[in-house]
Amino acid sequence: MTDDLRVLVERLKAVSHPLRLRVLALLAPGELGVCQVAETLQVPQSSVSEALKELRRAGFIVERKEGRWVFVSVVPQQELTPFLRGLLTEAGNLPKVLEDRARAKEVQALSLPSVCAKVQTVASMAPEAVRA
Amino acid sequence: MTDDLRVLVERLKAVSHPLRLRVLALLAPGELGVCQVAETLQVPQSSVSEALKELRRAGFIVERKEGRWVFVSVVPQQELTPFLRGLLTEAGNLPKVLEDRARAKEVQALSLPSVCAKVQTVASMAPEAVRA
DNA sequence: TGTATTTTTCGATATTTTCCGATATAAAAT
DNA sequence: ATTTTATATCGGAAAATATCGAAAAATACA
Repeated sequence: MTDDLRVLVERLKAVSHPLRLRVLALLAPGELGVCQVAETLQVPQSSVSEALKELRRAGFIVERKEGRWVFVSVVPQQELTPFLRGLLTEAGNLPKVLEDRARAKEVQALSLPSVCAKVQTVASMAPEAVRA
Repeated sequence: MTDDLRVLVERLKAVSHPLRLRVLALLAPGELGVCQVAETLQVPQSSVSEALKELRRAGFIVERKEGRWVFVSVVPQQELTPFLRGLLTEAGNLPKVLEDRARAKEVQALSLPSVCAKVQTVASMAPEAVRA
């Protein structure tokens, strides 16, 4: 019968997490590559990967592969559920999210290969910038 | 700086929980007494009380005292944030939530004192109906 | 093929959360 | 005042989740 409730709870859990919410909100304006996300948020790349896995499981984002890169983005407009639409509206006003988006713009100005290369190493030098 | 993000995450966590989400959705159509909620959902009264505490902390519900009873309800319309509004819309379609609401109607047909008295004892006899 | 590069999965530990009986508090009724 | 009744809080064991380095897997290109 009904574990629709459980499904909804799982989707809520997916965003009840500082990094995952940041990532989701970061993607709302448009797709980004995985390593661009890691560089923008200054978190270990593996953490971004796990966050993306959850967001994908919850049906909030989709991915597109291009060469050796993976680009992720929020699901298309018409697939936004009421709750997700509201959440993105609300998150889009948070100062931290706006900061993140500004930083993403700077990162996007760089060449993708250079950003990805940087991410490999930088993680080990940014030990506490991790938490939200 | 900004831990608006953390605040939003806390609010999401508050509803990322089967019982708390059920309680919130149950209250959407209108206020109920605490023991009516416990009886409707067939969970220990202490669990309902803790669920309500979290929902209050998150700013989703308000309480009203009348005599020895406490009635709880969702915050007024105009205070609904986009995310909460969307969530209630979405939850309001779930079969389990509709079931719960139907059961609440039956419970409301009984006298409040009798329901409250029942709740005191019934909890210990419903060991596994608790989850979701 | 082999090698370099990007992303995902795994493992181990630390932290947080859940759950509910027992008990405390508060407010009415006697 | 004492008792009853409704709700809140506490305790603490069990379960779930977070974290991130290390290793694996996947992909392009030489």
